[in-house]
Amino acid sequence: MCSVSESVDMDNFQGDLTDVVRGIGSGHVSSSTGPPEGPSPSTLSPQPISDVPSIASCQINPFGDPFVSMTDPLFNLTANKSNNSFEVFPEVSEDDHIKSQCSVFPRIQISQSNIIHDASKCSSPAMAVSSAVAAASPWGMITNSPRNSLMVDKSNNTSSSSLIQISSSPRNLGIKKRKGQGKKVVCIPAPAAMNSRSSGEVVPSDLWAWRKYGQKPIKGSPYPRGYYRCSSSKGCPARKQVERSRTDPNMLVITYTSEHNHPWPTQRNALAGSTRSSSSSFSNPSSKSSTAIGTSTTSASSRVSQNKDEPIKSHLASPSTPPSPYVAAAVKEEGVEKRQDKMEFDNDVDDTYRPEFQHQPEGFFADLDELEEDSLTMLLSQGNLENKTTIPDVFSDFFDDDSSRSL
DNA sequence: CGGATTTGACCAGCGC
DNA sequence: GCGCTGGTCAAATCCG
Repeated sequence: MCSVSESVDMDNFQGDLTDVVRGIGSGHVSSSTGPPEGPSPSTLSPQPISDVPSIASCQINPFGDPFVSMTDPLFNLTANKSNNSFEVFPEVSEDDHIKSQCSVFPRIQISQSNIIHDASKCSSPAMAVSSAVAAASPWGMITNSPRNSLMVDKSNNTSSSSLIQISSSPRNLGIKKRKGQGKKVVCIPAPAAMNSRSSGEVVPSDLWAWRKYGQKPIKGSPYPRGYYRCSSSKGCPARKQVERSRTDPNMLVITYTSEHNHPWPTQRNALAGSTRSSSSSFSNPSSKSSTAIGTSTTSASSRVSQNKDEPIKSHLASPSTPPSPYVAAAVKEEGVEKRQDKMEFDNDVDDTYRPEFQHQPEGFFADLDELEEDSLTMLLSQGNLENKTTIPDVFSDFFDDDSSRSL
């Protein structure tokens, strides 16, 4: 997956981020392809590895766990409807990524039918939780932070290492750090450019609205770096940088900087982008817009009226149930511990910060809808739960609350 | 016409 | 202090 020979035509990749973005955001990406990136602002629970239970209880929210949604997707979890499984793409730090280690992480397929079982066999709590989470959550979710989290001791648990890759060294990623800025680096597989565009970039979509404000060639990298800022809310300091890995063009390195200072965009808001992204990307591949980050580029109008607009109806939409298609896999956070408070999602998460799932009528999210109905529903619905799978108690409440609401 | 993207210019941080 | 490089700004341009 990550192994792309150097023979790859760089020209085709250079400055091709938009394509990926649109591809993903517009749903052109196959269901098994990389998912949009998760929202950035979140961070991971500072709890130690051993403190899995707390993580589970706090962050596991198959449909709307702010933690899942808000956290950078360390794992890309996509639905593979054909075999009723989810594919988890562990993300790696750019550091690792740069070392061409992305290929080290295999695409993990989690079968709904056995994941729980596997989880039970995990030797480490972290693994168990990870598996459990993945199993319990349609979107799956495994989180970690440089300091704590689901660190997997490879020496003791080789099997887990294949599932979770955690970067341990917050080395400089080559991205200049500014004072007081915490950064999270996410490495995700970049779907091949679906829509060619001269300067298109490929940016995985997430539920936030981003607006591109710059692009620069990066020394040492054949690929330019795109700069995006959150357009969901005026004055939001959230930013993100998207660039292809210099070592593996199939991988996107997304660096999040700063946090959103506002609630998740409303569905309408997220959809927006709409003006260009949705319409153009869905129906007119040649069109210029990219709506950068995916489906969610927001038009000014939507930004202004996002709270006024009637949310687009979606069974997935729920302030408390933002089913994120992404699964946190591995986030590398540099510096800053300020986010610890937010990391502890469940504990004191500010509801206002809860992501609100934006329904995507088409493409990727549409698939998610289907996915959810096809298999997730089975997995999550109470009725099915009793017959088809076992969900840890820790998830029970969640399902009771959210599954009924969402499904 | 409004909004997003592109892209050259400018600014700031960092290393020498 | 200077130069390099990255990050941001903003005018021009594009698109629906």
